[in-house]
Amino acid sequence: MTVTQREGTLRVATPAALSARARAEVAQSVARIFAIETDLSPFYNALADNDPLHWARGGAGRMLASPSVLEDLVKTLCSTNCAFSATRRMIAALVQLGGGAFPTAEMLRDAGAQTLIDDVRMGYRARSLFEVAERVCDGELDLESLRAAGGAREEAVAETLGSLHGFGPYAVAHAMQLLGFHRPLILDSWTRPTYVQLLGKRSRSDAAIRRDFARYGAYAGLAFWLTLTKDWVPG
DNA sequence: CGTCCAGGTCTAC
DNA sequence: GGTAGACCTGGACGC
Repeated sequence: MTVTQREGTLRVATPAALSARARAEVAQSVARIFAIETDLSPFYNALADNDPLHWARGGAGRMLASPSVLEDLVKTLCSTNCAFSATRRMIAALVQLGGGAFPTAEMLRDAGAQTLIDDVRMGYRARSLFEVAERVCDGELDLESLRAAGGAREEAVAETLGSLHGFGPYAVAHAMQLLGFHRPLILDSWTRPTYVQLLGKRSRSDAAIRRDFARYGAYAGLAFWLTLTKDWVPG
C-alpha cells in the first residue's frame, strides 16, 4: 500500500482491488495514521507574525500515528528506557507474533506474559503490556474512546493513561500527542539535550522548559516538538 | 568479557 | 514531595 499527496488530497494505492468494506477500513486507518481529523487551525491562527514557529502555518504539526490506540500505546511503552533500535526490534517481534500485522489485544492476552518475555523479549515491560491487553479484553478499558477527535476530555485521558502500569510522565505525554492532545511536553533523554543545545545553554530544568512554551497553551507540547524538529521539515 | 546506558517507571524510604 | 535503586534488553564502548 502506498500513500501519495497531490493537491491537498491523500491518494491510497493498493496492490489489488479492495472490497467496499476493506476500502473503508483502509481509509479509516490512513485517516488515523495522518491524524486527518486533527484541526490545527486554532494553533496556526494564534501564532503571531513574529513567532518563531510562524513557519508551521504551512501545515506542520501532524503527528504520525498508528491505526489503533492500542498500537500507539504499545509502541510508546516499547520506547521507554531503551535505545530506539530496541524499540524497533520489540515492535517487529510483536508484528511477527501477530502473523504479519500488529496483534490485537486478544492476541496479546492469549499469547501470555511469558511469551512476551521469552519471544518478544520485552523484559519487564511485558507485565505492563499484558495488563493493558487484559483490561481491554475484559471491556474495562476502551482505548479508542481516548481520542481527542472522538470528543474525549483531556484531563480524563491524562488520568486514564497515567493509571496504566508502565506509563509515567514521558509515556503519557507521548501517547497524548498521538491521541490529539497537544498540551503536554514530551520530556525525555532526547528532547531535553536537544532543546538545551538549541538554546545554546548548559542546562535547563523541566519547569523552565515548560515555562518557555506555556504561552502556546493547549498546544505547548506541539510547539515544543516543532521547535525540536524544525529541521525535519523540508524547505 | 565487564560495564554502561539508551527517546523511564515503580517502589521504598 | 523528593530521590536512590532496581529493572529487561542488547548495542556501544573500555580493557
